[in-house]
Amino acid sequence: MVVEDEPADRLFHALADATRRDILRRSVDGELSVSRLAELYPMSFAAVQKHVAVLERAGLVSKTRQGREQLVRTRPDAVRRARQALDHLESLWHGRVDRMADLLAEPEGPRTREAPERKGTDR
Amino acid sequence: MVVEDEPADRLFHALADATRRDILRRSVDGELSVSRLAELYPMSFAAVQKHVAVLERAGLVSKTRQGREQLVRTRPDAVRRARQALDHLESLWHGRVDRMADLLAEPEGPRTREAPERKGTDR
DNA sequence: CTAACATACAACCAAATGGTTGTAGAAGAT
DNA sequence: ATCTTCTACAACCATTTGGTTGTATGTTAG
Repeated sequence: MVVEDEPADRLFHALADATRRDILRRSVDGELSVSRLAELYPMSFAAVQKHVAVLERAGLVSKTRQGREQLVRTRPDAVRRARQALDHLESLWHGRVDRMADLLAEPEGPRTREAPERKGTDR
Repeated sequence: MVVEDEPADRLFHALADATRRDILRRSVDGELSVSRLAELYPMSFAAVQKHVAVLERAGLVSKTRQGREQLVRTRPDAVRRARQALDHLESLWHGRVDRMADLLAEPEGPRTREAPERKGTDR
């Protein structure tokens, strides 16, 4: 990947795994520790730990120490952020997006070198 | 990954790349061919072709032949599907989800072996 | 103190990803 | 017919990902 540190990349990547989405759902109440979560899936503790780490780097969950356990809690705002990225995409059809707001919304577009030498028949 | 053929996996994975999200935005009107898109990014035609293929397998775009060109068009419904997956997640905080509707919404949860021998001190 | 539990993290591995180049086939333009 | 354009796809390569095991460290229970 060219850029890949973009927050949106991490966000959607974190969501692109069934186990991680399941962790998100189960951690809404913030009651479960990493070990408790790990008991729920057919993989090692370390694997689940990594999944939680991916979710954490994406800002989708936070961990809080509670004694020797680390409680995982899904962060509502992050999910909302992801949804808004999609909202923005969807809004393009409804045509209500002026180009200015569009550019401000997500300053992405990896080095979009704005259509160089179009020497050809131009359409 | 344990399962990975799940549509949601492909959906979010397809969205987890800045180039692909940009393609989605630019293809809302379905005017651009793969070659025209390829001119916009600092990578080979084949690379862009692969990105479009990923988007297509995720159901996010469709291609229609127009002469020798293949026009790419973003599919509104797919984006809406992704958004709804997030909506569902978000709704968990608002507490308005009974467990039944929850299970119907996404029959995922990869082999969730429902908390096996909890022999320990049980909290 | 010692034992058991929860976490953190390194090292390793197979498979997937994102990129490349090269070859080949279809469709238009000349 | 020939040339050019657009697309499709295979082969290859470096890096990342998702999993493993092993080791170390901190925290609670006896």
